[in-house]
Amino acid sequence: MARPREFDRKEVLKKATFTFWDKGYEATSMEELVTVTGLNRGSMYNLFGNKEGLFLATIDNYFDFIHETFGAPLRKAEGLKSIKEYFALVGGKLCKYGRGCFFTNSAIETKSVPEAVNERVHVYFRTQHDLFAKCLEVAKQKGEIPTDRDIQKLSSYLVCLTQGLTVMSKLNKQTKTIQDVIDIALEQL
Amino acid sequence: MARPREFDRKEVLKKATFTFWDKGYEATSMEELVTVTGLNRGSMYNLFGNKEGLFLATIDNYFDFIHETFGAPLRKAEGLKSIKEYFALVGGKLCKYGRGCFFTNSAIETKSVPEAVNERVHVYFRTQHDLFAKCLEVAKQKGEIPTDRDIQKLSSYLVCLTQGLTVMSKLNKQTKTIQDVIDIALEQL
DNA sequence: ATAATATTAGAACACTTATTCTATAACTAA
DNA sequence: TTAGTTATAGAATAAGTGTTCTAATATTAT
Repeated sequence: MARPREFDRKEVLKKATFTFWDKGYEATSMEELVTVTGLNRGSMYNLFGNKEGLFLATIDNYFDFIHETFGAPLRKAEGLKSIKEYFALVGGKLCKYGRGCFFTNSAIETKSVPEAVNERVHVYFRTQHDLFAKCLEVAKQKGEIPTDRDIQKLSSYLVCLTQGLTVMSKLNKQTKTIQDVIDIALEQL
Repeated sequence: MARPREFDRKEVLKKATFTFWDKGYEATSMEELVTVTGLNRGSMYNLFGNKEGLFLATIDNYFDFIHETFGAPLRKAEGLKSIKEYFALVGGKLCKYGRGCFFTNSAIETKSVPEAVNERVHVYFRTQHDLFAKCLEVAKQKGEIPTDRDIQKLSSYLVCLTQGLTVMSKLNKQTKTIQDVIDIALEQL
């Protein structure tokens, strides 16, 4: 029938994700994406429709990555242990990549980014909030935190902490600072 | 001698600042800046040289604004009271404007922004860190916090908190959430 | 081999970008 | 008034943008 593809969609998406993650939506040109992926312009538009479609695909791709990598400890929901595990993971990876969080970056770029992206960003942070809440609920049952603590507020606090860390990781490449902040912030629980 | 200007430089800068603050460097066009300031294109380039120069001017303008508005309580350095006052101010204004922090936004856009901006962003956050440290030092002397607490780490924690709050304010317009997070975060001191 | 389909390389298009230029109008010190 | 200066309006430029199109090439089921 037809000539088979010479490229791997996942590989292309991965390269595009890193580029958008690094430079943002507006500052990344299709020209650069064509160069960095090594993919033909035509195939690009065939696969993803347009720049918006490609960006959405990379956001989804990043979501899957986050879900697997960082979501895992939180979904286990074993109380404070899970939360500490989560931040240990985040702290390590944030400094390693030095790109911050793709969702946080897109939240800041909210005015330029396609509307569908804003929706996904909201969903992501609500999901994160709920995962924290579930862990804290378990922690309460286990007696790891006092019963009178407000779980909704604490979850918002942890979301805020995560976002602050991602910004810091773009500013200050020192792993130690990030670790220090995490240590102090988690004393609060 | 010469024909006098029909515009007020400060007024022009203010309008440009809000535009860049809102949409970022890359996503704001000179066309839009000409429209929004009502200033002539030629006068624009006469005053600021080019887009980079104009952006730098708005960053400096914003720094002055921050220095006056938010720096005031911290420079008083009256211990925990100053820090609480600072976050009360920040919490209030962040939600009111809904644009986050111009420095944080530019930190995220670091790859597109002129290099001089990145330097200013670093200076700003280092300054903020030092102001926190000074307040905490006083707090220690006053016996408001234990003498064995690490002031450098606590300052980084407060910087992280500020950055987290600015991101949250772009995502979640509810003033209450911001206040809740501040309350919990400051219990830590 | 052939027909049918996909991928490719890159030219072409319409629009936007930052920036510069030109001509005109407005102002003021002398 | 006049000379000198500056602001203004907007045309002009050159490069970059996202996107589409065209032709040629590669592949495979029949």
